[in-house]
Amino acid sequence: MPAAPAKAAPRATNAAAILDAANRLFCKKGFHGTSTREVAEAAGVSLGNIYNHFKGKEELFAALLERFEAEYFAPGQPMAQAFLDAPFPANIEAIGRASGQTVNKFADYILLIYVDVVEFQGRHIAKLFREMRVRYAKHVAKAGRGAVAPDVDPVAAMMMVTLSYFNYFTVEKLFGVKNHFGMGDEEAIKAFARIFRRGVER
Amino acid sequence: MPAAPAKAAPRATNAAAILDAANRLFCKKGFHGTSTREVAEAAGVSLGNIYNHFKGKEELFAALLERFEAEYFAPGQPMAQAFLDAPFPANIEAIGRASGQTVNKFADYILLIYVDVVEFQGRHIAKLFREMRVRYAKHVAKAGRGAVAPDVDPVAAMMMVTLSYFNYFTVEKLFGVKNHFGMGDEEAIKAFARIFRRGVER
DNA sequence: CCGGTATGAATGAACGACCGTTCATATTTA
DNA sequence: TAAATATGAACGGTCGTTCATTCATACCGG
Repeated sequence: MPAAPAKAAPRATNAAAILDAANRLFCKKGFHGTSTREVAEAAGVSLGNIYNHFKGKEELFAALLERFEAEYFAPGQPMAQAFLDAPFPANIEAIGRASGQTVNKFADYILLIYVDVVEFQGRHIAKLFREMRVRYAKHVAKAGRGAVAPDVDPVAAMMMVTLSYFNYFTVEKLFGVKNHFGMGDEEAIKAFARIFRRGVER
Repeated sequence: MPAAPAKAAPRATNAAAILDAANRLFCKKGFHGTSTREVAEAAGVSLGNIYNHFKGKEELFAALLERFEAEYFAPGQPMAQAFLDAPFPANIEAIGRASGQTVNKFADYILLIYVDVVEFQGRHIAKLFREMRVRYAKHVAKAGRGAVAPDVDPVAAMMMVTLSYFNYFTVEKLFGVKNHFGMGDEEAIKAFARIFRRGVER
């Protein structure tokens, strides 16, 4: 019989159930705050069976991050759509709305990135941030340069806009603070866009 | 004889030494990743003595956050200085530089806030974020309204600017990613300021 | 000044529970 | 039947917390 692809994404349903359970628990209580027994029980699986699918607890965590990373950078995600929606800066509001959708959809991923920063000193995710500018530069190259002022770096500007929206929604969603800017989400998207387009100065 | 401070850092009391050790360890390995025995040893104190000063491990964590919060909001901190430096938006660069200083000075505090979000679901720090806008509104009221465009909310704008700088330096310092915008810190401060003042549009 | 003592800081052994991982074994699958 | 998958008891540690005990100091009436 064909040997199972060892490194590939889990195909056995129990392996996926273990990943899902680890996902929920690591997000709720962190890595060291979650025991393998809890993961097994939440997955409806015996304790020892975890070790048939994953080498150990930390490898389970790493596999979880990899699964999210693959999904995050898969084509068709809202951020990629927004970057191509129109050349920056015409797509600022689209970036804002896509950021909101993305933070909601990938709330667990973002939380796990924080888990990595806190409990593993960012060991698993530092590369992601180091390569951020290159990724944004590719998006800018693809969508073309829009009506950006000549003394503004369009890549840095697009990163700045995106990260601002991202961090706004992260506080709203992950820190559980509603309307921390004193306004609703759509209102905040427009307020940010107004400032990013024409600045705050009179 | 009373415990002589054999370590280099002068300590007022053993309670402070326990707090300092907990600070270092919680930041490095998270709350559940740190044991009370490690804290005791790092503090140069017996295990049981921790419980003479703190009710338990979580209360130790909470006390740590409270100590930082008191220091963070004490008068004379760089952020408060920058807010009064000149009416917004004339002080944008000052806010940027103060943010850099603050993230460096309070790196541990910010990390502990992430620890709280990850391991306690933000239980200890959510209030801080809920009250953010009120604090910024007070700063704006105190420094007066500068040359802000009439359709821009100066409080939201100042929050936006400050959080952008804060998050920039957080990635640089806490995530350990150097120059993730592809430029140095002072350059980034100026690039942000350029955009916040007059926008990205041509 | 005295001896007595109340008080809190300090200690580390001990406790029961839980930790991640392994393993002998059983069951399912192809 | 061979391999993959599943089980849960068992192992050696470590966990947070408690506790009996010691020690240093402050306060007392005399």
